[in-house]
Amino acid sequence: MYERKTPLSIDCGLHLTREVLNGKWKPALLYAISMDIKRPSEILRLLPGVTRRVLNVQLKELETHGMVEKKTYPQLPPKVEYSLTEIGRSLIPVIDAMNQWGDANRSFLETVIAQDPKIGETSKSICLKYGHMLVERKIG
Amino acid sequence: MYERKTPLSIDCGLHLTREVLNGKWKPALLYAISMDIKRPSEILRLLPGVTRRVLNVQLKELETHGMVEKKTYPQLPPKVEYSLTEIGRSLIPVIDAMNQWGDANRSFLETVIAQDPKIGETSKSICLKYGHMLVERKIG
DNA sequence: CAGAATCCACCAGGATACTG
DNA sequence: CAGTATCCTGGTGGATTCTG
Repeated sequence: MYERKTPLSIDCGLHLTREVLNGKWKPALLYAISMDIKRPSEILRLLPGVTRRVLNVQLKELETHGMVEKKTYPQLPPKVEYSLTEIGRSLIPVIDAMNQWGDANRSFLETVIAQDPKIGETSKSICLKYGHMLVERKIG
Repeated sequence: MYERKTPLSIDCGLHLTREVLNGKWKPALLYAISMDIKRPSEILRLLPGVTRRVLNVQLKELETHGMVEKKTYPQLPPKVEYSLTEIGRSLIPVIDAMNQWGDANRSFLETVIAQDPKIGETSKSICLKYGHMLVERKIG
C-alpha cells in the first residue's frame, strides 16, 4: 500500500546527527581536521574562541563517537594529531552544506541575528583567521 | 596569487548556520513544517518530547530569524499555521542531508551513542511517530 | 605542547498551572 | 487549540591553575 515497508524514519537520523554534532565547536573541529589542521595547537590558533579544556572535551567526544582518531607521539615536546575516521569523513559533506548555506545567506543572517550578541565577535575573528589560513595554505 | 580575492571564510557560514539551527528541536521543526505539518497541535503530536512552552520559544526564534512565518486565524478555537519562508525552504536540503547521514549510519551511531542515555527513548518514539505520519500521509 | 583538575555562571529546556 | 508565567535543574562551556 505504501512504497517502503519500513517507513524510514524522518527524524531519527536528524537526532542522531544532532547528537554527534552537538557541541559548540564540533562542526568546526571536524571541518578543520578535514583540512589537515590536525594538531591541537593549530586548532587553538585557528579558533580563538575555544579553550584548551573545551577543545579537549569536544575532541574526546568526537573520538568516542568514532568521528576522529587521535594519534599521540610520545615525544618531547609532545605531539598529537587528529584525523577523520571513515564515517567522520562522510560527515564532511553535510558540514559543508551547512557552511555553504550560511555563507550564501551571510548578509541576511548577520542582520537577522544581529540582536543576538553571542557570536558576533567570535565568528568575525574566526572568519579572518580562516581566510588567513586559506591564503597560507594556498600559497604555501 | 590565490584563486578568490575574497577568501570566503570557511567557518563563518558554519557558525551562522549553527546559530539558526541552535535549539534542540529546530531542525525537526523546520523539517516538520516543510512536510506540511504546520499546526502547533500537529507538531506536538509528532514530537512527543517537546513541550508547549519550548515549542513556542523555538518557533518564535525561527520566526525572528526569518525561517518561518506564522499565520494566526482569529477564531474559536484558535488556529495557527506555520510555513517556511523562502530562505527557510532553502535550509531544508541541509537538514535533509543531516537526516540522511544519520539514517545511513543509524546502527553505528546508536551503538556508539548508547552510553549516552539522553536521546534514547525520545528519538525512538519519534521514529515511530514519524513512521506513522509517513504512512498516513502516503495513504491519505 | 598537551592535558587534567577545579570552580562557576549561565541558560536551554523541562514541569506545572493558568488564561483566552 | 493556542499562549503565557513561574520555577527549577542539568549540563555546557568558559576561566584558572597545575603537571609531564
